Amino acid sequence: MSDKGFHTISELAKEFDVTTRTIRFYEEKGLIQPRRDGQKRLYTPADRVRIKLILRGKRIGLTLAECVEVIDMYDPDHNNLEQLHSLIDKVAQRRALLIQQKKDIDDMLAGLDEVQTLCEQALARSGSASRNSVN
Amino acid sequence: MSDKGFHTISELAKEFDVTTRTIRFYEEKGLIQPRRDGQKRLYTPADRVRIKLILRGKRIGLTLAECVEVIDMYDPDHNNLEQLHSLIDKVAQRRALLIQQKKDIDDMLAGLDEVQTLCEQALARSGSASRNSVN
DNA sequence: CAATTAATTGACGTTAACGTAAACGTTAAC
DNA sequence: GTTAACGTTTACGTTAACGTCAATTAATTG
Repeated sequence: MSDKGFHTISELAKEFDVTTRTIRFYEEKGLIQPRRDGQKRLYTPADRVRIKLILRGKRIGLTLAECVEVIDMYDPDHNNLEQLHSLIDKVAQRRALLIQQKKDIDDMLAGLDEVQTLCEQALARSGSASRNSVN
Repeated sequence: MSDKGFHTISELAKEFDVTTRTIRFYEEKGLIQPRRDGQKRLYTPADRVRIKLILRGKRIGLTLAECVEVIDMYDPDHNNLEQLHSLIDKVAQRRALLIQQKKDIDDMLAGLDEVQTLCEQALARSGSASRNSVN
């Protein structure tokens, strides 16, 4: 289908379970810049990876702008010293945010453990109660 | 200030670093139901905890509706069997989501490590380069 | 007691992230 | 050759989560 390792928009939409509109929207916002075959968009593996990174960011609650920030950290367009230092700062900040998020998640997971325990206890009681009522 | 262990809206707003508008908004949406002293809202410690849980949820990208879902798991209003089973299901689903999020975060953290390493290498190079140019 | 200061209600505004619909072009198959 | 299937552009619609502003009331303080 897509000959030289390119992907079509609907392939990617299917793979990542988003609509084509969404992918075009990311392009509108400058998050990806696919090649063109006449009218049609052609997505390189690199484009695919960017979409993957965007969706991963979204899953942990980043805005598209924040996704861009994170993705931009990867590319080697940061030659001068100032940019390097500011990038290091950004990395540190982002790391702190992510660690806070992990803590929040762990807290929630602990909460879920409690809830589950309570549920199971309640079930056990109602189970023995019904067994009793059967006797 | 707040006599019998109640909090005022501005106390909580300050504590959690949100606006009073935000707290009232959560009330509008039914997320909290503070007492009243005439006009004024009075927040119990339980209200405070709910706000805390809401904000924790938001930090990991939950919508307000999802926050409610999670918070509702805590309260013991689920007496009958069907509800218990559906609650257990929900706990399992939520757990899976949270685990996926942790994975996403770990992936991102690994990415940040790479970026940081690259930055530091680039800095080291430019550092020795400038030292050379000084000599 | 007059003047801030804090709180409330109501209404409208705003931004992000898409959804939806219309109207059109392209190509592949029958 | 026309009917699908897929893709494109343009444009308006929508929802969530607040912000902002105006008018009003209540409480406090010099």
